[in-house]
Amino acid sequence: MPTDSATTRERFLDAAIAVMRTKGFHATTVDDLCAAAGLSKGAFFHHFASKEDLAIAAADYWSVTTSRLFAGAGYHDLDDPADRVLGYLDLRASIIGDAIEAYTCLVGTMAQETYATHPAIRDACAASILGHAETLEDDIAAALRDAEPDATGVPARAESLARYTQIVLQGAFVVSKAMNDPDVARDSVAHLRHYFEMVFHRHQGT
Amino acid sequence: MPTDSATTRERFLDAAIAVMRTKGFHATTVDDLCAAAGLSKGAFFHHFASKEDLAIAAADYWSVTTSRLFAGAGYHDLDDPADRVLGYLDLRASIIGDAIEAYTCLVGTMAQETYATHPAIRDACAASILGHAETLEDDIAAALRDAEPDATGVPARAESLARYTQIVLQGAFVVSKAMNDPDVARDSVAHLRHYFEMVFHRHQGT
DNA sequence: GATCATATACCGACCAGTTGGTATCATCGC
DNA sequence: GCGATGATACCAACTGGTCGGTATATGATC
Repeated sequence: MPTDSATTRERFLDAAIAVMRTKGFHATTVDDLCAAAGLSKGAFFHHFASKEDLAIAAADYWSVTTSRLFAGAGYHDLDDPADRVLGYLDLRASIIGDAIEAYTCLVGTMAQETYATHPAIRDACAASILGHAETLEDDIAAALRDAEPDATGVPARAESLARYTQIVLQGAFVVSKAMNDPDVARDSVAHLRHYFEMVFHRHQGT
Repeated sequence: MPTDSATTRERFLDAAIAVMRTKGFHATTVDDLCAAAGLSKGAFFHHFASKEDLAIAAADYWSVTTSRLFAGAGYHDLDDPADRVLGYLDLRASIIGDAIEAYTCLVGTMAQETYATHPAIRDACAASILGHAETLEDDIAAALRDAEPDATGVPARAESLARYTQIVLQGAFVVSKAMNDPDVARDSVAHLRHYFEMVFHRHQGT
């Protein structure tokens, strides 16, 4: 959300999120970004050493803006850690609207197309995804301990489950882009929620 | 796997799978494909009207080669449909080796970067993914009926679960590319297998 | 007036696609 | 059988436009 008070640098970063989230890194030109930001190429290269440099900055900026969104969400106030995890998933599902470019993930898109050609971008994307996954780990671990008081290896499983949430979301984005259909993404979050319910012993079977 | 008996067209398609699977559609140049195929640009444009046309053909070719791989797999011979579904997942897990570009998915990669810019490629990718998902539906539906003889809406759930398998795999590819680590992909298939075990009532809880 | 921020004009490299041509091979009249 | 004909397969060189990045000019701020 660009605002009038945004710095020039932020205007470029907002533009990068808007355009690259839709078209990807390679299909987005620097001129595209300048047009979206309403600024010139000179300004662009004044603030960023290269297009790759911008992509790395955009991945970091993405982490900042998304973590602000989730940090302020209401599910953190719930008492039961399992409810907090399920609340996170419900929020993720509710974010999925009709416009694909409004709910998909910048860094997942960029990681996929740059992993072999631009390792520095890939690393920034990985840091963003893993950083977000980490914010779920404590609640997942606590919920696992509640469900299975004498379970072993809870921290490792919490980490694995936290990453799995991100994997399902990333996959949902890929397939809903391919099918041009948000329903398949919502559906996959429902499956993931069902999985967590069972892992947390909220359900038996069905 | 290019062979000496491959046609020129197939040599380009094999090259596309090898190069585009790694670098993606936009970062792959026609010259890259010609070099990989050991053929000239004239030959390329003799067989394909455009780079986009090649990508569509490559998506179809991908469907053909992968369906051959899975159609010949041993799990189809198992008696229990749930075992066949789990056998499919075990095969998927076993395919995941150390070389990322050897187990990730061409059409998932291409769908993500072309969905907004090249709808025709996106559609070919969607058809490939959905076609593969469909091959799982009958076994999933049969396993659901075995697990819950009076369940309703089994065909819809089977379709949804079949798509979910592909979503998890696509997400696993994205995140394992970002982290440059195949383990996270194997781990996610294990979660998916666990989910199916529970849905099929093979496990209760843990 | 010096520094920082932004704009405009420009450059060299690259890239999708074209062109004009050659090699190969099947078909067919003789 | 055999050369002429035409179609297909392929190649090397080229083109027109695009893109990342640079050079330089202009305005703002202190």
